Amino acid sequence: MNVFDKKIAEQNDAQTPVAPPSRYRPSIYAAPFQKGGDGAAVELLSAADQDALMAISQLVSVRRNAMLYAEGGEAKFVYNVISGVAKTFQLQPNGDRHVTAFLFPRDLLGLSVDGQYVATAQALTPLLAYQIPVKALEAILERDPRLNIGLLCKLCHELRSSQSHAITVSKQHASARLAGFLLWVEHVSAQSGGGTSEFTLPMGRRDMADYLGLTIETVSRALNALEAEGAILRRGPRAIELLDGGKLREAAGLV
Amino acid sequence: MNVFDKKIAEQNDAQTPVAPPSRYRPSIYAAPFQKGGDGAAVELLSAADQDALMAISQLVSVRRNAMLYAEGGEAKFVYNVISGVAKTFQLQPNGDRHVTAFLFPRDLLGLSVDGQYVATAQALTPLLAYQIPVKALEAILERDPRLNIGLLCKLCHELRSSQSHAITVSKQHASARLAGFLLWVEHVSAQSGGGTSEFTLPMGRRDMADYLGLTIETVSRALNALEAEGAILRRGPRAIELLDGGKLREAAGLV
DNA sequence: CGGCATCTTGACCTTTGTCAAACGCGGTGG
DNA sequence: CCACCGCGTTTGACAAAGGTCAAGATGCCG
Repeated sequence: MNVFDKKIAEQNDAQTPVAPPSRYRPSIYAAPFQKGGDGAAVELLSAADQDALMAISQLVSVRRNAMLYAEGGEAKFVYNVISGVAKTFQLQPNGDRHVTAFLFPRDLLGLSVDGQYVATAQALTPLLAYQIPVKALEAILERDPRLNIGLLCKLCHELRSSQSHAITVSKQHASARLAGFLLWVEHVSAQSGGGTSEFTLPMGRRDMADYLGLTIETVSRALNALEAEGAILRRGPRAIELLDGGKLREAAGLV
Repeated sequence: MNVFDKKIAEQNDAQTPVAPPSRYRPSIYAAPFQKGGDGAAVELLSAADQDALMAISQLVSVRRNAMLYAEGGEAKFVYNVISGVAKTFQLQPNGDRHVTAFLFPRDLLGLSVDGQYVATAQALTPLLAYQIPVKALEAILERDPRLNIGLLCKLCHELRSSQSHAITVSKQHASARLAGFLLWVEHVSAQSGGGTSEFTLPMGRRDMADYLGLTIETVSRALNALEAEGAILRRGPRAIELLDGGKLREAAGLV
């Protein structure tokens, strides 16, 4: 596929409805506020919430590299990822590209300010997601406090991750950032499928670098370092085997 | 005041109820999701919301340097800042201290995971805040969708700031981080009082450094650089005059 | 006025960014 | 089936930014 074809693929048929809405159900995972759990993430949508959301939403299939929405566009939908991985990024005035988040199954994306998306969202793998019209969602929220609280939890969860990401990215050395990142990807990959200690990075070096605030060269060198320490093994550019989780956690500064 | 007395001050009488609850009302500012505004922050609490919150809350006065709550403590309250400035920070396993946020009037703090505070909150100036019992708040949220949506907006707002902070802190140079930070402090200071282009940093170099992911030496040098460019003028360690907002925005990479 | 904490300055060194080139893999076309 | 091509990744040499360590200046508060 040449560059021209690729551009086309990103623009046309970005999202195709999938029938039947079938066995997939909306799902949002996050750690709740309340005491009791062990801080672990749990499903925040009740069966009723899921039904309500399914009633107003459409399950869409998104091709790899296709855009879900663009920064500045009218925010008509929020998305609940069912399978696959997406990224959101922003272009800075100086031309830098910042990857603000990677979205895995049970994540929510599409938050807006003033009716406009604040970032561009693109699928990193073939993606299945519920496309939820904001208007209809607002109508539900107006009269369903429980769903509201679920969303509040999710947002708090995101907020905390975002803050801890800011921390990671601000003070840690390159290999510490990488180590933390790999642990995270391994974790979320594991809970949506994979069972072994080998996992696949759904994104390329560029995206990792733009997410971690590094250059692709530094990402590469940091991977070297982690491999030299025996923490990981590279089976391919995107195939990572986790050899020693302890060493990785240590490298990540989690002691 | 010696170190010992200071410790005492941080632990005893951290918060003293203020009577009468008087003229101050709870207030939360953030940019809403919906189209229509210009993306500017607005008051999210209706008069009814404010009344409901006042009915269950207590206005407390917190001394400079006193703690509002400690990381890991039982999260009984959330706080709505009325006047003054607070910071939240976390201690990392390696001993680093990360300032996760500075809280200004109309901000909310005290979010928890699993019933525990995730950071320590400390007043940087004498502080007035509504202390809202989480239990009672949850009861209100259960039956008040509008207040829920207000909180959702606030959290989204925080989330966006947090992400943009992660961006700032990850790729920008030291003086760009400083410039962005100064613009932000100037902005929030201006909307809660001050009228001129001169403002006071409510925090010391250590906190700025721990927030921006720099060392205090670098903060100092970056301030030098900005002053040399004629963007700011230091009237004292904490007194900054904004001479050229354009230059500052340029230095912040906002072109 | 004195003492102490905070802030600034200076010299040096580590880490990461930059620029450039080589490598490896997958896909295409001969 | 194999050579070639293009892209993403890796590697290397160098420069620049910021961290570190140490000392000196400043300002605040008693």
